Parts: sequence; C-alpha cells; structure tokens
Amino acid sequence: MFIDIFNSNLKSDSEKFGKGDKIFTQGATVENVYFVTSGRVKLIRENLEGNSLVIHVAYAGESFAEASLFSNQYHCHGVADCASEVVSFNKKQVLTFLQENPASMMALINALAGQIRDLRLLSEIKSIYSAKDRIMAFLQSEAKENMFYYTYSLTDLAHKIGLAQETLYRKLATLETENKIIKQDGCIKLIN
Amino acid sequence: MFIDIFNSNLKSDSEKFGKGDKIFTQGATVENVYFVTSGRVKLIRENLEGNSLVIHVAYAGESFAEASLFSNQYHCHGVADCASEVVSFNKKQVLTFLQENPASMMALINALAGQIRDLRLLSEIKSIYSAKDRIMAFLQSEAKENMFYYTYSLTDLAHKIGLAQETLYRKLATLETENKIIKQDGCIKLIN
DNA sequence: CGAGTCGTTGAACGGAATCAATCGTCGTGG
DNA sequence: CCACGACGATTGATTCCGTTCAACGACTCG
Repeated sequence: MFIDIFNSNLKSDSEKFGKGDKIFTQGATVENVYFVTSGRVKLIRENLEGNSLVIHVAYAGESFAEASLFSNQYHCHGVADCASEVVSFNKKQVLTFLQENPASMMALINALAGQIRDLRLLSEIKSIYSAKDRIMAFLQSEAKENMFYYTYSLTDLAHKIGLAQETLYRKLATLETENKIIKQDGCIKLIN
Repeated sequence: MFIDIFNSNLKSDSEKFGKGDKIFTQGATVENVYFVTSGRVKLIRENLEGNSLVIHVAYAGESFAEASLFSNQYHCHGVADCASEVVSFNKKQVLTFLQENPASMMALINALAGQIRDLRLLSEIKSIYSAKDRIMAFLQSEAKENMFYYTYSLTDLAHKIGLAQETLYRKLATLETENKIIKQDGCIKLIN
C-alpha cells in the first residue's frame, strides 16, 4: 500500500493464516483492504464454468485488494499460499481518510501510477520468448547498481516472470558459466 | 486517462505523428501527459548498454506517460508505432486541476486501480504457456455476454497476449473447428 | 500503381515445459 | 530426539508445441 495509511491512526488488524486459508471470498461484500507482512497471498478468480485463474500473487510488503476500494464485492478469492500474516484496514475508514487528506490522495495516485509502470514493464518482459533473454531483461530492470536482491524464493521468481522453476535454475546456471551473472546468497550480481 | 480531464477546461493539443516519430525522449523534462486518439504508441526504455526494451504499447483510447505525472523526467521514449494522433495535456495544469478537485482525484484513483486490476490479470494470463489456453483465458476475461469485440487488429491482439501472430491465427482456427468460438467481423463469439 | 500491412497457411527447428529423481534444510509432532 | 513431510534447489531425459522463416492473396493508402 503506501505509507500514509500506516502512519495514520486508522484501526488495523493483524491476522495469521495457514496455507489454503481463505482471507476473503469472491462475491463477498468488501470490508477491508489488506497488506501482506509475511508469506504469500494468491488472488484467484473463479469463472462460471468453475475454472479458476490466478490473477495476482502478493508477496510480503505488498498490498492487495486495493482495487476493491471502489467496488462493493470482491471479484476474486484471497487465499494464503503458505503460512502468512496479513494486516487489514477498513475500507470505509481508508476512503474517508483519503477524502480528508488530499496530500495522501496524491501520494496514493503516485503509488498507483508506479505500480502501473512496473506492471506494464513486467508484462512486456513476459512477452520475451527466450528464457535467457527474459531473465536478463528482468534482472536488468530490477537491479540497482548491477545487484539484484531478492527476498522471495527463486521458485517464486520463476513464477513471477512466467517460467518453470527448472528453466530458471538452468538458465541462471548457463548465465553464470557465460560470465553474465554471479549468483550469491539472496542476490544476483550482473556483470558488465 | 479519465473523463474528468476531458470535461475540464484544461488546454489540450492534438498532434499527428508518422511511424517512428518521437513524441518525447527518455531523460527529457516532463511537460505533458498524453492520450492516443488513433494509432499506436510504443514506450521504449533504453538502458546503458543501448539495448532497448518495449515497456508498453498504448492503443487508441488509452493514455500514456501518466506515470510521469510525478517524475521530472521521462523514463522512456514515446514513439509512434504507426500513423497516430495524440492529445497532450500540460502536466502542471493536470496536477493543479486534480488538487482542486478531490472528486476527480478519487475518480482517477478508481481508474488507476482498475488499470492495475486489468494489468495483473493480463500478466497472469501471459503466464499460461499453452497458446490455446492463453487465448481462451483472455477471451473469457474480456468477453461481455460471450462476445469479444476488438477494435485493434488481431496482430495487435497477438502481441498483447504475448503470442506470435501466426500462432494466434492458427489457434483461433483450431478453436473454431472445435466449436469453442465463432469468428465474426471484428468480434469473436464464445460458445458455451 | 507500388509499398505496406493484415490475414492466412506450410514446414522445420529449437527450446521450454514436463516428468522424474536427488539432496539439504527446516519445522512439526509423536 | 528422531522420523517424517514439505519445500527449495538442482540436474537429466524426453516430448511437444510455439517461434521463425517463408510465401501468398487481399486490401488500403498515398
């Protein structure tokens, strides 16, 4: 989400969920917006035929269901993908807070615009067919000073860029033998 | 963008560009935000090594560079991908207008939240490896009452979901013989 | 009229997914 | 405390299918 809400005196609840636990259900009335403090939460949309589609995975440090701030019902399920801790904020209170604090609104717009930028970039990176090129494009876009630190697992990273985990490991190994990258503990260093 | 700005009395300029023309340059000071009225605009990021990466393609009816509302410099090039018409709004005026109109700010937040929802969904759809499944997931997510109307070309659609155009044509043909869809002029009908 | 784009189909190749197996670690419960 | 399961990391072998190159007709636009 964004920092203003945390610094406000809005009531917030922290709750723990186990793998598979539902945080909210598709179709239910929107009460809260959420923030993942640890773990991983999947947003899953169920369509009429009963097929389900993962529409987003929120990791620690990310908010989810913010898009529901303006709708009455959740348009997807929120499911803990592993043991997770989640902070919830009351939707109405958040909206009221925003209306009374234009500066916070601007900050939120800024945050949302940033998210859109990131998502568009990720989306285009996913259009790169070659696994090696896709990985390099992702690393270059994420790296600061040629270093890419990741907090989640490489398996999560693989899913994030739309690759099978095996492919990611293989290509990372290839890239390392090619002296393009150096794998370290919890980070990847880009050469050149 | 969103409707409030058009209904406002903000000054706007309409300009035509030919294929390859630069609308703005990476690193230049942000003057305007834009809206595509016809054609197609690519946002291209150039990195240090001179590699370039398409970070977004904006089609008719879409805005672009809104993320630059809060930054001083464009972080990418804006290039017309074919003959295009573009409306521009002065960044400062837009910001001032927003600050003076909280309701419009809320509307903008709503619009941005919707974009985020759409982008996340598209991003997950792109993670589906099977071309047929990916196409069906996309059609089902976009269709209203089992009808999907498209204004852009199928070639553009192919790129949007990260497929080669040939693959899209082939799989659409397959899906039609399987009685899953019916191709019509400018629209695709989903069966069942 | 010619260039360019869209729509369409064919053939061949390469590479990503998939199935499978192993190893280490961590947490949990008996 | 140890056995067990779950999960992350890693490598091997195989299959399949999406990309790519190529070619062609239709159409628009300048």
